[in-house]
Amino acid sequence: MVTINPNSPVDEDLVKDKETAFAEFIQRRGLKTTRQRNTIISTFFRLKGHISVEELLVEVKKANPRIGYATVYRTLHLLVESGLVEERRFGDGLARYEGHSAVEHHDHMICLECGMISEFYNPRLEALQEHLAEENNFEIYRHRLELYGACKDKAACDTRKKQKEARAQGA
Amino acid sequence: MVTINPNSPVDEDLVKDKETAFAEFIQRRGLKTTRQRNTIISTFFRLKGHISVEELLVEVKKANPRIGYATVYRTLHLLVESGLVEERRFGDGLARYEGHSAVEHHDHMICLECGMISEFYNPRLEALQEHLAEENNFEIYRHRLELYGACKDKAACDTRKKQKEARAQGA
DNA sequence: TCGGTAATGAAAACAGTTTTCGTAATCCAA
DNA sequence: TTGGATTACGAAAACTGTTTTCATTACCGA
Ligand SMILES: [Mn+2]
Ligand SMILES: [Mn+2]
Ligand SMILES: [Zn+2]
Ligand SMILES: [Zn+2]
Repeated sequence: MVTINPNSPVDEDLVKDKETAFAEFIQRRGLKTTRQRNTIISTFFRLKGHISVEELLVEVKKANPRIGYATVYRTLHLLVESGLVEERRFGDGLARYEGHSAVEHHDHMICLECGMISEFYNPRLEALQEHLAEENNFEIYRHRLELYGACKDKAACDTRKKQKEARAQGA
Repeated sequence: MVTINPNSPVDEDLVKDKETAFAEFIQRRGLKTTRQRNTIISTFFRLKGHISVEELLVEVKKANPRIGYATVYRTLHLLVESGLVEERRFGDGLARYEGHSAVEHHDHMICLECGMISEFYNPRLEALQEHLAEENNFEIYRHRLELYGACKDKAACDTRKKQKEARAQGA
């Protein structure tokens, strides 16, 4: 059970690894290295959590205001194709992206009050899914499990909720 | 484990129950009974599976070609609010709706080859989710679990795939 | 450095859905 | 039963998130 802490320091070594891996992917595909792509991925891998295109663009523009959202979309697609990033959709109508998480494959719990997203992984759950697929003569490629609900710790939840509202106001 | 059979006969009594329940919902909310809404819900509850707005509109127009998609959207929202229908999104970008299913709450297996959607329900899986939420001090309101993959029965899968392509061609 | 290829950014297009707005239908009170 | 406030309808416009287009610029191997 892991909740992302947006205030934890960036692991610079991990960021470098990701940047290198992406550069190799670009090479392998015969694509070109560009200033914009470097800015975008470097920005992306320094962010934590489940980042929307909008959120990423705002940060990217701080480094280079001339970068447009078409390039951000295109670069995110490349990141997904490279396997370094996964796309998520939690039902609010917009795509979110996550790179290095605390755990590799994982599922999500989403608080509908404060927006908190916790990640979890449980081998018994995974095994049970496999078992059910087997029973149904079905082969699983991937799955998504999302638990929607609310934090039981109302105080902490409310604090996060207010922080979020303040941030939305400021934007 | 239940796969919807689109050729099974319509349960007329069940359809009537749903129609009555919707009429009561409309009353309760102080809304008006209309020819269009009646046509739409009666058409919807006679269809099987996970129906897109487009699919429903096509059928509705057979009964009354003057009904537009705005009314179909609006009526589907009412059906969802009434609790008689659930909205699903399986990642192909469009909303699908399901009314009376073989099982009440259930999760889905989706074949990426032929589009087949199987429904399943497993109490151990549900209990395990509850247990994990408990551990994380989280209260679940609802969840979604979708297994994406492929049928192991390649012959049956291929037949469905071809039927689907033929239908798409004809439309 | 040249030249072919790939990438960029602004704007237009797109898909699914929601809203608007003028007209028509519903239904309750009189 | 009808008048009239209220709700619903349908066509079209608007909206949202995303993708594509197209003219221009940047990359990079020869
Ligand atoms: Mn995650
Ligand atoms: Mn279903
Ligand atoms: Zn919360
Ligand atoms: Zn299949």
